[in-house]
Amino acid sequence: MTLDLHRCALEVAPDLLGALVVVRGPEGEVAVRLTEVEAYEGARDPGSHAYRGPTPRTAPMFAPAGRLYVYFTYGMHWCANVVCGPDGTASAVLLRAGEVVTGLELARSRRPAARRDVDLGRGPARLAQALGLTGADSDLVLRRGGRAEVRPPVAAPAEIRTGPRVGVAGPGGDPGEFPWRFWIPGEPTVSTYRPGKARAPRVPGTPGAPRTPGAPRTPDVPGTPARHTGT
DNA sequence: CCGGTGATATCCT
DNA sequence: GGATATCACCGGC
Repeated sequence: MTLDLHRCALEVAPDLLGALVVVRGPEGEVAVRLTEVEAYEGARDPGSHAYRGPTPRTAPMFAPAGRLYVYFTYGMHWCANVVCGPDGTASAVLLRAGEVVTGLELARSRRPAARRDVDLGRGPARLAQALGLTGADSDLVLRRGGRAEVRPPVAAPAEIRTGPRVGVAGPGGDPGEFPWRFWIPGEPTVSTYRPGKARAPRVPGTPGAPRTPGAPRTPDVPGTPARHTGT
């Protein structure tokens, strides 16, 4: 089975479930089996970093498919994406969670805070840390036998679930329009995030007007509600 | 639940 | 140039 990254993220994302991400470095090799990903569809996707056009940071997303886009967030975390899509587009798939299958000792040493092995790659920043990926790897081209590669699943997962993306504020987080998170049900490495804190009102000094009550709960996502902030 | 932490983008002068 | 708001999050309480 081959894994064609020259397709849009929505098609690639489910095919990445069960795939192996292998990263090699001086200290050795760590490989993870992906259990949770999210699609970002570039220019037409208000949740994507590419939505407002290219910037120095997002340049790798606009480059040809088959490379990494790694960004820094919240002052301390790296998150890794696989750039995909036809040339000239800016699609990418965020690697949200996975199970460490080789290099367990190395992964543990990189993630001393993890108390159980399932926590090594449970969440995008944890996964990147376990793999040893940082901004230095943004724009890195995936190559067989190179520093980083992606191997297609040996067997496709028996079942795949979809739901709204985690932590995407505004229209891009709308569960109805962008159910672009994909995961393998029953996997202990699939991250279950606490709902985020409601955002403070925009205008300082105004008392926080209560949000519309009875907003529809996310339909399709047992046990893992997406954080639903913004607007 | 909360706070840490700093890059990035977007607004301003 | 500077000020401000936002953030594909994590860990510890």
